Amino acid sequence: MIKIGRMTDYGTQIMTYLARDSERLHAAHEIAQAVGVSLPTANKVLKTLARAGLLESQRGIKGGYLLSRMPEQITMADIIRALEGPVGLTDCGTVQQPGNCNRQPSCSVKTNWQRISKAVNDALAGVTLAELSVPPVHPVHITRQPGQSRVQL
Amino acid sequence: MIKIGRMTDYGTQIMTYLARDSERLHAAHEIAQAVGVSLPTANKVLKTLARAGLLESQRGIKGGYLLSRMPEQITMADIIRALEGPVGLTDCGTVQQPGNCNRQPSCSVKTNWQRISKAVNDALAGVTLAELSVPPVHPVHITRQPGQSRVQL
DNA sequence: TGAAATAGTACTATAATAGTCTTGTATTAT
DNA sequence: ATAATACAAGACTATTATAGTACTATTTCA
Repeated sequence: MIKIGRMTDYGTQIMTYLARDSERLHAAHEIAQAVGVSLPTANKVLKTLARAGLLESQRGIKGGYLLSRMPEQITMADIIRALEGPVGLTDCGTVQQPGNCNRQPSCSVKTNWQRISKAVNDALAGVTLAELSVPPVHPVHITRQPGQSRVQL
Repeated sequence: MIKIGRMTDYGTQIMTYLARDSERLHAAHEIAQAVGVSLPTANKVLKTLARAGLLESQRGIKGGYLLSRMPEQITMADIIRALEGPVGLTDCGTVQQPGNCNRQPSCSVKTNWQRISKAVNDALAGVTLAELSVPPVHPVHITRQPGQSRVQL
């Protein structure tokens, strides 16, 4: 299985929770309880998301966190990149930092991994937080070209 | 970064190497040398690929490995699934085994992860070994909008 | 000024992974 | 037949990455 860290899972749940009430400021302890993780863990994830610019934070006694953008403008690729680093499958071939392969410079596989990483990245960028935050009563349609059953690379 | 194991990287290189000369039988030590990994490691990967049905094996003094299908009929999703298990991003929400979440049964995130995993799976299933095995003499063109230095998310 | 909440960093226990080794089985050449 | 070669399968260990926690500093409001 292609793994993402558990922190990214938490982060997605947190972002989804905040998107459902995106105007108000939410304290960390409230978020932690809602999502079902310990407060220290929630703090860690929230800090990372805020540093990445996905959340705005307000300090002090009435502080808390808030989405920095509208849910329609935040994608799964943003969340994963914030918590996992650049979206890619291998060290060589991330979308944002192509290269750095310790093998022979003309490694034929490198280009391939970059293409594959881009395909995955595009797939993740096609899912917005707004789509995730609607309760899954009637399933959401993933945006895709008509008649395109498989993702074009 | 979304991580795949190093074994999957090796496996992809091995499959690509075999696809370039898909008629002949290739011994493990030959493959190991060509890809640049140790023989024990190559053996491990080859065994796994063979057990998954992606390779045919011939034992004995003139034995070796061979693609079980044509390169056009083997996709990255096959290779990753053989070496990493079912393609998915989290424990809950793999494409082939939806469910098994230890959280509340109506976890709203579960459905979302399943959708995201499917998008990634489709992307990987769209890349065939035949495409990967063409030598990158003239670099493959990565589709990107003009003037878009970074991938739009 | 004190209480409460976020910010940043560092540390440790746990878990997953990689890589190797050992033993066993099949095939072929001599 | 027999020995050499190559694949088969599983176990074991060192390494690495991750998760989770703790501690200190800074900001804000009553």
